[in-house]
Amino acid sequence: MSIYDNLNEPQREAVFHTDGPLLILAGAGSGKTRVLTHRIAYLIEERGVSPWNILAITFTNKAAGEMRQRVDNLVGYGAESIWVSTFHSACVRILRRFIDRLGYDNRFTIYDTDDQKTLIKEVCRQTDIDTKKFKERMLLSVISSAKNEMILPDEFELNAGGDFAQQKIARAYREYEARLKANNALDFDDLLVKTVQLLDTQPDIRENYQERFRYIMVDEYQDTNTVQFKLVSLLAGKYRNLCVVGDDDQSIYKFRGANIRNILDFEKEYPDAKVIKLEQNYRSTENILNAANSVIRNNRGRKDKTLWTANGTGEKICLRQFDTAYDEADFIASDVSDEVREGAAYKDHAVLYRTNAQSRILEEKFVAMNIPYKIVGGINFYARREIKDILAYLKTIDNGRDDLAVRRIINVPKRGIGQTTINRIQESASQRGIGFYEALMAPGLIPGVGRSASKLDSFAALIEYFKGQAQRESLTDLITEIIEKTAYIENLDADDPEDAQARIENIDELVSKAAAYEEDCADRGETGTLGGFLEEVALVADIDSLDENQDYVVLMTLHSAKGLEFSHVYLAGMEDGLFPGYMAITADDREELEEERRLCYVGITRAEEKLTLTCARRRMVRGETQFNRMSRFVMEIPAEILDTGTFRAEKDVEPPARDTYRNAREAFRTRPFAGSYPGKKADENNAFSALQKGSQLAAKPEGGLSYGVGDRVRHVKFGEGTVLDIREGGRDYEVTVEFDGAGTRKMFAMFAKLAKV
DNA sequence: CGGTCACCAGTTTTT
DNA sequence: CTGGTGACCG
Repeated sequence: MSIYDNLNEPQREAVFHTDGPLLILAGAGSGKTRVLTHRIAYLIEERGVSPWNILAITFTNKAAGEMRQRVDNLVGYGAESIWVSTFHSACVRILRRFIDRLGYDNRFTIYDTDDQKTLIKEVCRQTDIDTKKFKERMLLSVISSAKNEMILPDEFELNAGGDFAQQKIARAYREYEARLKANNALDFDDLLVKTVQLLDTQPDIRENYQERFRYIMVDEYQDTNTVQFKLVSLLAGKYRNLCVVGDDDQSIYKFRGANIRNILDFEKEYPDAKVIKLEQNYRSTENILNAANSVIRNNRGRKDKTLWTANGTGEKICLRQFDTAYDEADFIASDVSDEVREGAAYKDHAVLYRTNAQSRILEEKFVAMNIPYKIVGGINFYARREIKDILAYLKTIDNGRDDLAVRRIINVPKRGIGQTTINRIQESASQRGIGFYEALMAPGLIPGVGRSASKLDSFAALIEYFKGQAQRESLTDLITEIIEKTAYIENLDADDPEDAQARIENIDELVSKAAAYEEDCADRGETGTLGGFLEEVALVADIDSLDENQDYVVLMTLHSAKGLEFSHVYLAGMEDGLFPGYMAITADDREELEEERRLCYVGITRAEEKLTLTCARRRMVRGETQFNRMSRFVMEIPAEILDTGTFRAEKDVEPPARDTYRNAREAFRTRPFAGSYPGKKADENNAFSALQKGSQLAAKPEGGLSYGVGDRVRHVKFGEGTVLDIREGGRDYEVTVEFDGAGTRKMFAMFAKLAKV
């Protein structure tokens, strides 16, 4: 009996097809990681491939760590020399060795989103760009897209032509790049771009890596962008042993430049590619899978595949609507609590939502009910102010050329060095073409700093002292010493005693992370370096901190949930306007809605045994109340696999003014979307106006229905039918309809959207 | 130079 | 409701 025996047929085929391009279309939960790890094992043990020649690329460190773990378990020996890493860390590794060929210092620092923002702000100030007209956010996103498409400033400017706005952006882009280089820094996109440039322009380096990585595997291929595609093509260019795994239905990072064409056109790019579909799902129950399939079916232009499972039918999908997000959170927390009382573990539960902002109310409830939870995402740990401060010290010590870091800490804690002084140093530095820190070392040469000179001297002396210490003591000791010598914690306390406690805890955690890093290095027989630590820290995502061994409920966005699975998943905030988001609904680009739908598909398929969908009728967004109808994605799930429970009767009656408002809004909202369903017929607008007229004539109380018992109605999915019964259930009406083609169904009027014929 | 007050703008999603 | 920014005063 071999380790390959418990793979199914297509899985085995994928494992054994080792040479030449291979595309594995792996539906959700179809065991793709299993295939990848077994494939690696097979390459090493059966095909005699050296582990050294294998590269496996994932998107997150967590995925990389898991894959490495599983490979270790399968392959007895030599697994540690396989490169299993994320795109970004693989690139950093290459760049640390060779980026000097592109005129950078190999000790470059990596800028995170925060740093990018600071930098672009500076650029705007200097190049007289009105940040009212060109938002920093927008500039950065344009620059990022350009980089993702490998468009450098020169080409960008060329493309701009006579367009004034584009020219302005081109100028910002150019200046931004210049500043990065001057600071010896790279942003996230640069890590990819520079690596591609390096491989593109330096034949010997390209050759070197092509020889090394004879077998390449890429996970989550549907989320690769153009640079990543280019990188992979370059690396695989010689041996063409490229195996990509992905699911076009789970492509959810278009906003970040992911190009779904990479996976859809793989066969065009590699005409000799073998294509294998993995369609058996091992994760979810039949009901969950059916829900997922019937949602994703509404998308066009996807690779045809149908997931099936040998698992049982399972429970129905639970659907609950609440008055407010508060009630929704209350329900979820109590439900988790109930299940845990019945023997489930907290960690079997995950709550997924569209936007990070939704986590707050949930968190409050979880705290109130004493349920252990972990929120993934939101503000990255390393983006917190106190952490960034300490890191800025470390960066300054490590690479004096990172102006941003120096400026961040020059007056933190307060040293009486103000904005004017900082500006004067900057000016003088720019004029002389030297770095900020370099200029600051000799304050005497800077005109106008006079009184501050001594303060600058002592700051420089402090940094220089730390630089010396960095050579002598361990990383953890260095950090501790920085905190002590700068009296950082004392100042924190003085500034705002409110948050001080939490911030101190964060700093403690940073120290333990540094200790863990050093220990890690020691295990591998290396000495942890300051640079190495900074690098690791720059490339972690919040999701990486998720720990399966801890018993807590996980709260996160749908995006973060990709690749994970839980026995019970709650999808919160299933409301039109929230999910799918307002932007996607109003956009005239069909693609945007389809991306949201894929996101929904990802969410549903995270569930193994039970799926609960919740939504609220009204919700506070930015201080004002929004009234949302149930998400259109919920409507796409067949009614017979939904358990809608009994909607609770109203405890508190809403003021009538609100109701009127809601009705008006809903009427308004219905109209633009009425025509957006596939298979719309020409006379549907007439049916719609009949509904409008009907509701006026019928003039029923409580928002009224436009049809009564015995009327003929039309349903978007089930077609025409006759109303058999209408019963009042809570706030909504339960309507029984005998459909001509789809049998008799009970449904809630509110989301059945029946129109009188 | 630094602190305080008032106003304004903003929200997907993240390596 | 937040966080960030800008103006004014001590």
